[in-house]
Amino acid sequence: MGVIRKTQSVSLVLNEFEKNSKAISAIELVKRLDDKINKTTVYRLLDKLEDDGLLHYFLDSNGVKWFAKCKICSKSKHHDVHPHFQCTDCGIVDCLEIKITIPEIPNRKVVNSQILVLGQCDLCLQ
Amino acid sequence: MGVIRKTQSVSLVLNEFEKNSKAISAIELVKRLDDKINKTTVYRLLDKLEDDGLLHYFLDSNGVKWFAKCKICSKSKHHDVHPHFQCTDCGIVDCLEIKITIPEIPNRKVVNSQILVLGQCDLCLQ
DNA sequence: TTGCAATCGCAACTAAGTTGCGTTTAAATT
DNA sequence: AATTTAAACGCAACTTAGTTGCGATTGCAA
Repeated sequence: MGVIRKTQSVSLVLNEFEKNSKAISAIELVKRLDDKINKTTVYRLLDKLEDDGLLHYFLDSNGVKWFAKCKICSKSKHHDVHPHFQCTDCGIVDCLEIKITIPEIPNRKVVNSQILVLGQCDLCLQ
Repeated sequence: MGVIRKTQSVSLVLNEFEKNSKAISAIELVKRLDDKINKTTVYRLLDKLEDDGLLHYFLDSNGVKWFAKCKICSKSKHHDVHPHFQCTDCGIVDCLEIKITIPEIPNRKVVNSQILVLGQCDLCLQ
């Protein structure tokens, strides 16, 4: 798969992610674009953009799917397997530019890890 | 809330977790007990047992809810905030008895973290 | 400008989990 | 042991995120 045509829907979706660097949940995006794009299309586009390496996704503590812009992903593979942060007060979600190393585990081969850090963001701390 | 009565349903659910030390997804548990307990009851019991500190739960990479026995949880608080492991080959999920430290993050207060490690389990490595 | 595969919208569907409510039951009380 | 009653239960209907099938539309290359 992958995005082939530069349709209006693609622009609308990508535009939402250009506004700022925060992540957006699929649910929220569907709502925001409700009067412009059908929800089926939104979900399909998110899948494609993720496939193309323009977006990456992850789940928050409620199992809700969030998407964010990729910074160093290629078309073939997501390179930026980084932790994500969710503010327990205001709910914003974004990417953490830190590396957390998973130690070796006896008798298992660690391939990947998904880390969600919960706490308070800079705005909510003030 | 909390488990008050020792009903047959409670025994049946807890019995599933006694069989071995692996985690069980809510979906799987509902299926296993389908002919004995109504799914509504299973979900309600899982909530209560979690509330009581007998079980804890977490989400896997698909957002599916898994439950496992607590080892050092009290009624008031889950103490064992540990990482969990899911085998990408056979799908088993269990608790990791290791501690992964989250570094300080500038301008944020880290309260909690949820870590899912993906890879191959001992059986699938052979 | 024409052809057509990619894209889209719509309606219907799937599946995990929840809610409301009337019935059953554990277990304390008499 | 019988009575009582709130906790626990089963059932049906509902909610909601996400998916599927399919016919209509559209980007874009020839």
